[in-house]
Amino acid sequence: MTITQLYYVLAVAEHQNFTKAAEKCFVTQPTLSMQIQKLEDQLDVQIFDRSKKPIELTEVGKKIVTQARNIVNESYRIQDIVDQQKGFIGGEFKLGIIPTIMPTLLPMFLKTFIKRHPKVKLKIEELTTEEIIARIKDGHLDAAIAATPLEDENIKERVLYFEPFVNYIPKNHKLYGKEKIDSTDLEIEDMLLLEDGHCFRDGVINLCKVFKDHIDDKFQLESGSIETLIKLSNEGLGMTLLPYLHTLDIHEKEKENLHYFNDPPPAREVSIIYHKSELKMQIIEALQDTISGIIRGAIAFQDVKIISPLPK
Amino acid sequence: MTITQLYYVLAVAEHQNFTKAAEKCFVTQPTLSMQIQKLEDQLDVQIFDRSKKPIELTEVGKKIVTQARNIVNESYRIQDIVDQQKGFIGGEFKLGIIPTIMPTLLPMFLKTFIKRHPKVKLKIEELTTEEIIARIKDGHLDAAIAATPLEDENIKERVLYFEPFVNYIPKNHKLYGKEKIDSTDLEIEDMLLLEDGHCFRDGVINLCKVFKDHIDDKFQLESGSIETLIKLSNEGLGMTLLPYLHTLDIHEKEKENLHYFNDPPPAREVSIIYHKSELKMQIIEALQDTISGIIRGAIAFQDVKIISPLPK
DNA sequence: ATATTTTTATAACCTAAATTTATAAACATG
DNA sequence: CATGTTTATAAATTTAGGTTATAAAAATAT
Repeated sequence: MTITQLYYVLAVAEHQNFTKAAEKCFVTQPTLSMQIQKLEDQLDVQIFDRSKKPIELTEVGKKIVTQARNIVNESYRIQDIVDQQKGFIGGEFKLGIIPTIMPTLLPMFLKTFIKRHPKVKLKIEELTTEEIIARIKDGHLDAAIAATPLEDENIKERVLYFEPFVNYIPKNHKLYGKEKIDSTDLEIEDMLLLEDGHCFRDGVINLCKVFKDHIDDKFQLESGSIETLIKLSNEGLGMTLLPYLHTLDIHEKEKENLHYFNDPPPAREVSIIYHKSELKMQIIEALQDTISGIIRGAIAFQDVKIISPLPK
Repeated sequence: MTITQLYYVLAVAEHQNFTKAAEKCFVTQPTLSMQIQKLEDQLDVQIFDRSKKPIELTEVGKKIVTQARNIVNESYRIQDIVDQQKGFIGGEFKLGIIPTIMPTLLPMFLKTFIKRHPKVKLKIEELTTEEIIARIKDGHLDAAIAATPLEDENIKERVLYFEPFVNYIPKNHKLYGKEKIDSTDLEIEDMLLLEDGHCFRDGVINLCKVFKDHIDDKFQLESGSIETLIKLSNEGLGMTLLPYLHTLDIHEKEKENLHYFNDPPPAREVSIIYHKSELKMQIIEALQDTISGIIRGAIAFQDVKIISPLPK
């Protein structure tokens, strides 16, 4: 069994056609036929059902393809390791970003980064913290941007910036009259929260110092996006908290509803996180440099009180 | 880059010696020299520092080895998928067993297992829990039988049985007169223990609720086998604890020294443990079935109090 | 149906790569 | 400095991967 054979299997599985797959692999069709037959002989199992047109995978074939993809992808990482050693900044890079950071941060740094490092092919995916941690561990993500600290010994963190929370309080709310808010003013009962699974939700709950168990039944009003939260709040359904960067591009009229915290404001720590193996570290550092440089101009709070993003 | 080349790299990295590594791979030494050189040329990087004696990995080399191990292990899974599909239970299987389980459990299930699954080539090794965990993680063991729970997120456990502790109290001992022993009766000071590194030792220490640090100086009398422990105890050097299965085949005369615990008796949890990747799962399940079936007739305690095998 | 095109398998051949044997060079050790 | 050990190199051999040519099978068009 060779990596090449597995690669051929992937190509045929994808194109469902030996001839087209051969072209994609830059070899002739008999090469694929023979190599795949050889692999099937060695394993003594049919990977493809050639009676079906177009060709289909057998049941075992599907499992083999999944594993073959794994192996082929992992083999690419050997070259990545060498690139890193040589300080070569390029190649594919898979970055995860949590939903409450994505829409505000990405537009700020993406253009600058791809201009500065044109050889890097960024693939960005929006994922929850939980998904991000799993994918960093299994190697499907090279790095991610998330709220920290995560206290996971397999994952390293480099702080990019601290982002204070800002109160968004609609006019009918009892706290609206108060200019500056103290964290002790907050009551979890009339706070709009993101749906379960978002670490920003957990951060807010931690800020209110309520155990997660206690609030579950009291709250059904939950949303997946901060934009929706603002709209629900405008409808008088309660106050909410916004990450600072989100307050920069809300409508003029809605800005009247922003109430800042007393110093030091509660804040979330936003970091670039990656596997402790430090694969593709040169690209991670390039991202860190670009983002930190840009954020330095946008956020200028001195002292903040960091809130944990972890549940409970 | 081929899987074979990566496998050669792993062998040299492990043995720190081309000649020995070549033997383990069943090829000649020049094969390794040339293939590894070729890989180094293609990647344009040194994997090994040949100036050091014995040979060492370079910094990149270490990272490459980690990834190579990944790839080679994942490649084994292809054959595993085929075996599972065919319901084939066979091939080499490396099983580790801790010393305090080996002599009693192995004779009970080995004959039945090899009769039931003649195509499996079992390679059994006696190892401490610590060694077992390391070897399951680096792929040198397929599974092991040990006291659990281990609380290691890379290792999965399936409980085989609960084995109560039984007091072995020589005639001169102050507790000899007591028919049934309570765990609060135990005093670590006159208890004979296995030498350091055995999880059964740690289990007993946990049962006596003493911190490990406190007893180190008080005790030099330590043995590596339970047989020796019994003999030392007969000499009047103190009482000891035996795992239940060990009490089944001691001499008639010595059985008088056995004193059972009050219900529920303290017990160790014995499990078959394996890597979370679940390679060769069909053989693991075959082992589990055989052992559980046999033990069901030998141990019939209802309620037990499980003692942790972990130190401290 | 039959011819034509498309697709996969097989055969013969070629080339490149993996491996072996033999040997040289480098290194450590007594 | 001689000796044993270890790694590298060279030449020869075997094996594996690849190509071209072609046959067989299947799908499509006539």
